[in-house]
Amino acid sequence: MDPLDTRFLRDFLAVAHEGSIRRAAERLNVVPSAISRKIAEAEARLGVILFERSSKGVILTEAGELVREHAQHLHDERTYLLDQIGHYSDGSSQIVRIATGEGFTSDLMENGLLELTHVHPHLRFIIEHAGTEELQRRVIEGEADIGIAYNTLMTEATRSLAQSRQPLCGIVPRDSPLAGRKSVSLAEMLAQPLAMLSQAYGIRNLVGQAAADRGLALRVQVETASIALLLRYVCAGVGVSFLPRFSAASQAERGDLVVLEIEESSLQQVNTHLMVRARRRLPKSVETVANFLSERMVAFRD
Amino acid sequence: MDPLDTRFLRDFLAVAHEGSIRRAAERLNVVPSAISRKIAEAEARLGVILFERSSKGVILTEAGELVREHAQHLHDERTYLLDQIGHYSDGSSQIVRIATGEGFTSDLMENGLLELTHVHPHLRFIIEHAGTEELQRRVIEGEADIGIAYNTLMTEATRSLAQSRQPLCGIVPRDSPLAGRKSVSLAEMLAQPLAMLSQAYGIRNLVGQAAADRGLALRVQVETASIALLLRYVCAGVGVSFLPRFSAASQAERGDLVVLEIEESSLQQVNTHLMVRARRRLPKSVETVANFLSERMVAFRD
DNA sequence: CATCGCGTTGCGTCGAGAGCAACGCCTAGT
DNA sequence: ACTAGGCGTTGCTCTCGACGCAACGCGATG
Repeated sequence: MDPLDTRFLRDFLAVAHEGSIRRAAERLNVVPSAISRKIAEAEARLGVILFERSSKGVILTEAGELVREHAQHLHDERTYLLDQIGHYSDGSSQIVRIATGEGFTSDLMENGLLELTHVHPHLRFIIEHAGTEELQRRVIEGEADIGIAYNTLMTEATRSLAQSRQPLCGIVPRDSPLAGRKSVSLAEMLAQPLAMLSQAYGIRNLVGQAAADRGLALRVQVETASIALLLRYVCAGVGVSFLPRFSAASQAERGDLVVLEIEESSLQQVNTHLMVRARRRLPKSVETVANFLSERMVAFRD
Repeated sequence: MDPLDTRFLRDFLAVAHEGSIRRAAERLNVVPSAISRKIAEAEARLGVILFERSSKGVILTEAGELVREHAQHLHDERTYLLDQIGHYSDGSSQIVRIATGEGFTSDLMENGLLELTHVHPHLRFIIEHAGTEELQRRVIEGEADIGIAYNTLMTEATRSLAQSRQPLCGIVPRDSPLAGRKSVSLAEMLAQPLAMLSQAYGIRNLVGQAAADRGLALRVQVETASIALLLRYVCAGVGVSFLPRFSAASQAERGDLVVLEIEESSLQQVNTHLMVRARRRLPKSVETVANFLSERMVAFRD
C-alpha cells in the first residue's frame, strides 16, 4: 500500500548501501526476490526509477538518492526518539561511531577518549580511519555518527559542531639545521628529503598546489598512507614532512622532532572540523561525545 | 515487528489528533480494535505508555507526545520527498493551509492572495482563523502549513520566516477629537468608549497590562472576537479601539477612521510573525506562498 | 439504575508478503 | 566463441500477521 513504508526504507537503505539487491538480501536474511519486488512496486507507485540496474548490481538514480536521504533521516529520527523515550537505557545502542583522519589518532585517544571512557564507562566506540572524502561520505550516509576531518570543505549534508584553524606545519628532525628556526619558507622545506601522505589525504594536494604557485618542484622520497610512518621518518632524521601541529604534538613534546610554522598563507588557512550529519538531532550519547571532544581535543583549540 | 511502522504512526497521529481511538478509526475507515491493538503492542515493545485512557477517550502521555512529534515530522518529510520527486506535479497536494489571526484578513487577501492566485493559479488554499495560541498549536500539530500571528511568543516548535514590529495602535473615528493628533497617550484612549477583542486574542491582555502598569482602569463597552465588528464600531463613531495598523489599513485609506500611534513603549514592541513548523523542509508550494506573503503583506513591511 | 460511549478481547478470515525455483541477461575469463 | 557465474526478475505456493466482527467490562451521565 504505502510505497515509503518503514520496512521498505530499511531494505532500500541496505540495497543502496550494498549496491546490490542480492547482498542486501543476504544481510537482511531475506530472499532477493522479496526486495526486488518491493523496489519495483515502489517505483511503479512513485512513477520514478530509483535504481539503475546493471549486471554488477544497482546504483541510485537521482530520485533514488532523495529517497535514500529520506530513509537515512527517518532512521536518525527513529533512533533519536527511542533514545529520548529511554528505550536504550539498558546501554544498548550507546555505541558512538567516529570516523577520523589518521592524523587525529593520538589527539583523539589521549585528550579525548582516555578521560571520556572514565567519565562515561557505559559508552562504546567504533573508530575508523579514512581519507577526507571517504570520511565525509561515511558521515553523510550514516555509517558514522561523528567525523573529524582535516582540510575539508563542508557541504550541505554535514554540519560542523567545532572547528579551528590548524595550519599545516613543517615537521623536521631535532638535529635538522632548520630545527632552531621559528618559521621556515616552503622552499627551505622542499630542499630537504621529503616524506608525505598519499593523494587520498588532501594534504598532498595542498602542498602540491602551494609549491606549484611558487614554481617549486615537489620531490617526494617516501609516500605513504601512514602518519605513524611519517613521524618515524622524521624522528629517525631521514628527512622532513608536513603535518598539522596536533598530529605531531606528543613527539614534539618529547623532543623527538620539531614543529615549524611555514611562511605560506595558503597553508595557514586550513581548517579542522568535527562534523555530524546535517539536520540530525543527536542522541544523548553522540551529543555527549561530540561536546567532549570539541572541548578537549587539541585540534579544536584556537 | 516494528513498533514505529509508518502505518502505525499514521494511525497514531489520527488518534492523537482526535483524542479518541474510535473517532480516529472512523476517520481512517478501520475498526477500533485494530488501532487499539497496535497501540497496545507498541506500548509493550517500547516499554512506555503512550496514551492515558479515560472513559471519554485518550490523551497523550509525555512519551506519547514525543512519538507524535516524530510521526508529524515523518509525515512532513514524506510530503517533502514526494514533492521533490515530482509526485504531485499533477497539482494534487498543492493545497496550502494558512492559519491566521482575523486581523490579517484584508492584508492577506488584498496584498497577498489576490496576486498570488493569478501568478500561481494551480495553488489551492485553506484559510482558517484562530486566536494566537490556537493558531500556533495548529502549526505545531500539522493542521496548518503557515501561521500568521500577532503578538506571539515563538517557541522551539515553530520557526519564523518573517517578522516585523507592528505597534498596537489606537483606532478612532474620523470625527473624534483625537483624530487630528499624531499620537495619543493610553490615558486619552481609555477615556473614550472602548471596544476590544476578547481575551483569546492576546491584544486584550496587552492593553490590560499596559493600563495596569499606569494604574488606569480598563472599561470595555463592547467585547467581541470579530475584528470586522470592531472596525464598524469605530467607523460608526461609537468609540475607539486598539488594533495593529495593518488591520485597519484599508478603512484608514478610505478615510473612514484614523489610526494613531500610542505613547506607550510596551505597545510599540509587538511583533508579527509568519511561522512554519520548526525543522520542516517546506514543499515548493508552501515555500512559494510563504515567501510571497513575507514580501507583499503590509504586516511584514518594516 | 439504565444507557451510552469508550477501549479492549476472542475468534474467524483474508490477503500482503515471504520463500522457492527457474529464467533471462550481462560480464568476464578461458 | 563459448561457458560459467553473478545479477535482477518472475510465476507459483503458502503462511502468518493484520483486519473485521461481535461481545465484553468499565466509567460517566442522566
